[in-house]
Amino acid sequence: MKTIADIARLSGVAKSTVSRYLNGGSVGELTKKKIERVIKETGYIPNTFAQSLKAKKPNIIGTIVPRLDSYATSQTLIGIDEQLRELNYQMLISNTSQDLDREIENIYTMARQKVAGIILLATQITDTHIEAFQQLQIPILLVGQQHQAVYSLIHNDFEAGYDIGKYVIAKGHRKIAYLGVTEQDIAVGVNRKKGFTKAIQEAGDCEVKYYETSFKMAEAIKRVPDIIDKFNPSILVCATDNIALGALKAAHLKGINVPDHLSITGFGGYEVTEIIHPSLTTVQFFYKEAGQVAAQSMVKLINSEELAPIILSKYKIIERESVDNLLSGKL
Amino acid sequence: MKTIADIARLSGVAKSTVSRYLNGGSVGELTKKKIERVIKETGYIPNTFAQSLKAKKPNIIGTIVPRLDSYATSQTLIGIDEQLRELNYQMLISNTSQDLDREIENIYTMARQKVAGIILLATQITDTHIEAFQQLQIPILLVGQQHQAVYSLIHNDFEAGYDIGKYVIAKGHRKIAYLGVTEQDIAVGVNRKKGFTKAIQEAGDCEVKYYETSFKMAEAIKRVPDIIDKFNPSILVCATDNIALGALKAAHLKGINVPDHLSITGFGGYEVTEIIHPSLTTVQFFYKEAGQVAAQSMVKLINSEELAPIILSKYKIIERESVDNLLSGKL
DNA sequence: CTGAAAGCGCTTACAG
DNA sequence: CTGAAAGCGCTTACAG
Repeated sequence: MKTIADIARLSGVAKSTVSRYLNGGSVGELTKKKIERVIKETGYIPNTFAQSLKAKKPNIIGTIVPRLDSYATSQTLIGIDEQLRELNYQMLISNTSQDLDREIENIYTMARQKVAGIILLATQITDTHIEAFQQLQIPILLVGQQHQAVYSLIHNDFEAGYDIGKYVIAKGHRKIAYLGVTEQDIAVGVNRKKGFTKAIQEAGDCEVKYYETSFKMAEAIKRVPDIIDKFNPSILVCATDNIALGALKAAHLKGINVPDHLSITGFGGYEVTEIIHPSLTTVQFFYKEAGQVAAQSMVKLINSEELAPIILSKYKIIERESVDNLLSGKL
Repeated sequence: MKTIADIARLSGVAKSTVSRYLNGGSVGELTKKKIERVIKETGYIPNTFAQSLKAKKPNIIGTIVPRLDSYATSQTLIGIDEQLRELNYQMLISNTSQDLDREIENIYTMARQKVAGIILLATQITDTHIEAFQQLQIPILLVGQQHQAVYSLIHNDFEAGYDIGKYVIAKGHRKIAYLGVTEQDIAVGVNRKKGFTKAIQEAGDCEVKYYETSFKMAEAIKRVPDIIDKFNPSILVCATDNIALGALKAAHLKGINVPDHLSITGFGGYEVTEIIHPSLTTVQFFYKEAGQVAAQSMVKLINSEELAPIILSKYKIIERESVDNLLSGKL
């Protein structure tokens, strides 16, 4: 590998001159030509490590994700990437495969790589996280979860849960099964459910049962038949689209018509929910936009600009075919 | 930010001693204790740039992907990531958003960051690519596409196309619409189709029409109705699962029963293809495994070990509900 | 416009 | 076991 010294020697100038050429400083025409030629010939590529060692202004932002194979993650990542590129930052992605220890580890590794800041697509925030954040002293932005100790961008899970609750009630459903996830996940497991519960309580006179399942389709497919047999709700309100998709499959497998005999709703707004038959009524979150906002916010943080400690991302209920209107008076 | 010099000063030893402590060299018990304390107190984190500048043995491997929101990409990435971690390498992901210029640019950027090698989830290989590869002189591995100038890991598109062709024929289909993609994509656009065509030719006496669409579901949804109206095939052989999913949706929209009135097949083995109704008969590729093999191969390349220029990844036809057996004699 | 020199934060022989 | 010194490849005042 060639170094700047080689280029300098080969073109008969000083290293500083080559460096200036590289960084757009003032260099004479002839000198420029010579250096240009040598660089082309040798295929010289500057060593970023050496550059960063001096420059000291890192322009790379780390993003830590719990998994790569999720619509929410991909979309958020795309949003972050797009925006960061526009703001002249580079993104470094690190995957934890849903392993919290690895997550902590990755936070330290990224800090060691001198990222300008870390965007964490969070699932749970533990004390170890907070400790790491405090120790590191670099800008941290949580996406998807919130914590008072650090800046957060969240989807408005509570409101969204509340709205879907109201919606379901408005459609005449009174016997409702809510398929949630672990309460360790504050955003999905707690807030969505809380919002939903509030709507139900306001409505009064409902029979609701809460179930807990995982984020995996397969588990929903297994759980749902039993729920139907034992509780027989008119609707399944699922805390994620994946769960809803699993529920839909389970219903098909049991020969239950959706929405005529059973309604189903999801959360997320995954692309496939529109493609399937029946298409799924769900709460759409704007992951890509959230990613963009996350990127912008992170850059603000880096530049020590003002930023609200909690940023709320929007959502929208998408009415499709999977919910029956019990009040429509049809047969 | 603290440096190794600070730690040395604070613990009253030389920088070299701290460095040795950090890298597991021989250090006296007392010295060790002192340094340990200071590091804990200060929250010192070594600067990787400075480390890399000396060490010279990069352990980070770059992966360039055309898009983040695809099943194939995520799965491959997961496989690469897992395997790399096991082999003590780190993965750096860079997304090009299907922009070839950006792809080239990213190749150079990664080289500048001194990655040990680059895994490229390729779509098209142009002369500019080859030029970059030659210029860079670092190990490159193509995944998904092949090119004689560089090592490649590909899915066996030709064979897979051939097999699905045989399968379709075996089910009695003779009036077939093949929905392919641009021939600029050698793997998907050319090889799958070629394999399929070979099977058809061997069967003889078939009416086949070839159509070209994009990788987007939405476009398939738009194209398919017209194909049905004008050609009315008994089966739609789609070059990707996304196209098949779009076709399925289009059929639903038209009120056409799949598979009774129209059969559909895909390529890919995406998770949703199993969940939807009817579930989709498709060719499953093993993306995650391919990613693992890619990671292993890359490390071999880095260590200058032997490697076959073309590695074939496996596939499997998954029979599900979307294909009707015209020969079964049912009504 | 150009060059010599110092320094970024670390590691690694080499002495002791 | 420990330290002084050189060096990794670059950048950046500072002179000229």
